Amino acid sequence: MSPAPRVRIAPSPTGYFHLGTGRTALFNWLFARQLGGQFVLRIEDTDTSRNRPEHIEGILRALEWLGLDWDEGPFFQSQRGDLYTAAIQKLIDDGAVYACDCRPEAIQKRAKEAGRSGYDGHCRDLGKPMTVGHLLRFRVPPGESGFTDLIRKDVPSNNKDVEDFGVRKSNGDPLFILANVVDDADMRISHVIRGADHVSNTHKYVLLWRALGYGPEPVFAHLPLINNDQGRKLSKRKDKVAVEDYRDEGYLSEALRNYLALLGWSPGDDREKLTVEEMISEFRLEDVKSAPAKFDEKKLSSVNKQYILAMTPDELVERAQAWLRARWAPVAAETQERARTLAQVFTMTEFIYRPEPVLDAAAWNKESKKPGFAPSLQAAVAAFVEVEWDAASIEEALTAMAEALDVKIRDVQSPIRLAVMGGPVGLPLYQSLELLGRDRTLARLRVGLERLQAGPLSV
RNA sequence: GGCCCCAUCGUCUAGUGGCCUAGGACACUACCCUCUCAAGGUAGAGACACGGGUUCGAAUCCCGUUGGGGCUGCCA
Repeated sequence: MSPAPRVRIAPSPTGYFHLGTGRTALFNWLFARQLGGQFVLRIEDTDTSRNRPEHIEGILRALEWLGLDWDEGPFFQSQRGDLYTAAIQKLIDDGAVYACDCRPEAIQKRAKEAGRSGYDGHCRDLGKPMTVGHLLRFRVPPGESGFTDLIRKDVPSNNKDVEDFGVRKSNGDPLFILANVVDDADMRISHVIRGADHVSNTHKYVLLWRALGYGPEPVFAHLPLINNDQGRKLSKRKDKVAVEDYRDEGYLSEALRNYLALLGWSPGDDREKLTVEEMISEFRLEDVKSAPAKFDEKKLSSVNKQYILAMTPDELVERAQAWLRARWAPVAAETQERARTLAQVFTMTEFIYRPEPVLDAAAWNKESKKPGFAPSLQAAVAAFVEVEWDAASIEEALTAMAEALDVKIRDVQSPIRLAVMGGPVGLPLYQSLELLGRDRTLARLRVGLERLQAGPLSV
């Protein structure tokens, strides 16, 4: 009997927890739980320029919400620099890497002219100094870099199709692939279960693994991608990809988890509503399909409905209450100053937890006739795409907007308030927008602009 | 362009050579139930991308074509 597996989920703190990451985490977790293995959480935050500490909290909460508890970690790559430095030093000592200072444009140009992809090894034998200031590239040896994949059978590869990839940035920081391999070795990861978008990285991974002398490689499993209804990969801009968005809209974590499990996997019969226990005992990596799946929110909502239906009324009250509490607790103090009754507490905060704001038709008709209305909304859309998303920055942006449009700040505020919050009065705008989030705010502003075309509303 | 991958109803899937006149679920249509809406019930429409093989027999195996996707960053 093989030893208990060690698997990991290695998200990077980019600001939200991707649905695909959620599914990857789930499959890793199911695999570990079934076989009594360990599920390790590692935060891949080597990119110091993008690193945002506050985003880490989001990762932990999303994982907890989905009920995926980890056994070790969170580990942070940003705190493990010595390991990477040592590994890079070994590569340098072994002559496995070389320095490169080609410009990206030049690399692309040469690749295009040569009719191939990636880097062409231009600096391979130029003996440039391997000091900080130069990118360090791995000298891909001749041979094969195939690997075992539990889902897409064995993946072959000829090294001539693998470019000399970078392992250390010119600023001295390790690159993803290096840190990834070093950590998997250090954490004794036995199975690398990740998205299919990583297959080409995996060839580089095994090459690096061997060069570092780590012994037997892990087994790989590349999960099919989750695509949007266009069949393209889910995009942050166009699609709702964050796990927390679904949570905030009132999907139950067990329903989302159940639905995600069924994307690429099935228990082999007609059952669709599965308990975690059933998933744990029946899940098989080998049964995961290798074809990508489209994410269908209609189906998700149907699964969600099934879970709601299965509750007792008391349970439903509990769950709905907890959900609501989490939604409006952040504005509780602001609400307190304004609400005269408990009922008002809810009407004042509706804009947060409803999918659409409840529009005050009379106020809308009155305000939207003003000439500054549409320009304000348009300017807000333009400004909000760029701005840092916190109350102070939003205030700053609106002040600048008002100046640019040469109007008072309240004249740009009220169209925005109406479009986003639904009415002319209510909680302070900047905090409300911050809380609502950039995406939902922008969506509502755009809806508002469309609604203008339709003319006055019936009161 | 280069490298790689994928291919069953609109969508998620069952199916691993005969049990398939291809099953389920979502969505859709009709009817029943019903104060509305849900929920539930019944019925319906709806797929093996195409072309060649292999085989007594192919959704299942092989080849090609077509279509789709991923990767192609000093991001991860």
